[in-house]
Amino acid sequence: MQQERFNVENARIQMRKGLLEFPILLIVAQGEVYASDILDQLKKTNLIVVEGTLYPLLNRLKKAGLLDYVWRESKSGPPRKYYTLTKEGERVLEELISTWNVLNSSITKLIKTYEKSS
Amino acid sequence: MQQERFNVENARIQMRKGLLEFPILLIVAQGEVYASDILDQLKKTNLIVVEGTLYPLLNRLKKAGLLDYVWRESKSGPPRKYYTLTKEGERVLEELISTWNVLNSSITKLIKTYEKSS
DNA sequence: ACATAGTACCTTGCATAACAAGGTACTATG
DNA sequence: CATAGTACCTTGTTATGCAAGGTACTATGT
Repeated sequence: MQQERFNVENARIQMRKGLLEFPILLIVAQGEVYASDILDQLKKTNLIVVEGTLYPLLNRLKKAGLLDYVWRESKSGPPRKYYTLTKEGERVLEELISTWNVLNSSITKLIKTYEKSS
Repeated sequence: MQQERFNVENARIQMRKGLLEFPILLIVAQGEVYASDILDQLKKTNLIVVEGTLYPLLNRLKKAGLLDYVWRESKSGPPRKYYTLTKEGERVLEELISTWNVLNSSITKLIKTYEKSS
């Protein structure tokens, strides 16, 4: 199981495509969370995601070295994987934030132009 | 060539996935444009798109009844398809704008939380 | 002791869509 | 009439979100 270096340009493509990794990284950045925590928070963000999407994605991010996890026992069920952001994950997240800021301000500008014209 | 009703919920999924139809609709909303105009504007928006992506997408949006076009001759080359937004396109665009606003404010909130904590 | 319900993680197969690469056709220019 | 520039389109590949289904652990009721 080798670890390829995370490709930021590819992540920009992913942001266009998926826009999912970004908020997930932001959520994990808040502290130790496991899958259900992430699902709950994404739901609030209007980004409804299902398990079949989230688990493979978390595994990808782990494999890419952006996330790490520890097993912790639960009082009410099987053990959970608690995820945290790695140094590399923080570095990538910073870049994604600045990509988002550019994208956001461009789109906001387009929206304002549209609203003025109508 | 039948025209299915455009599915807004599906468009929300697309926004997560692609985030491309949305700015394209915004650009077309500004007035008659053809493919190269759209490519130029998207480039400024940091959403670089290639022809192989754009043409099929414009055809999809046309088929879905969000866009319409007229052929116009050019002074320097073959004729061009100039696209405009249909009534239905405007209706959908309004919905996408409000979806965007919710998404944007949620993500902005996540970013602020992240920046406070570091 | 055992069945049931609830929770947590994961996998398989399908559909969609962005992309790379290549193709057709029109116009202007030397 | 060949070349360059422009414009639209198609094919094949790849990535990924999703639906559906699966395994396994814990607690609860009988």
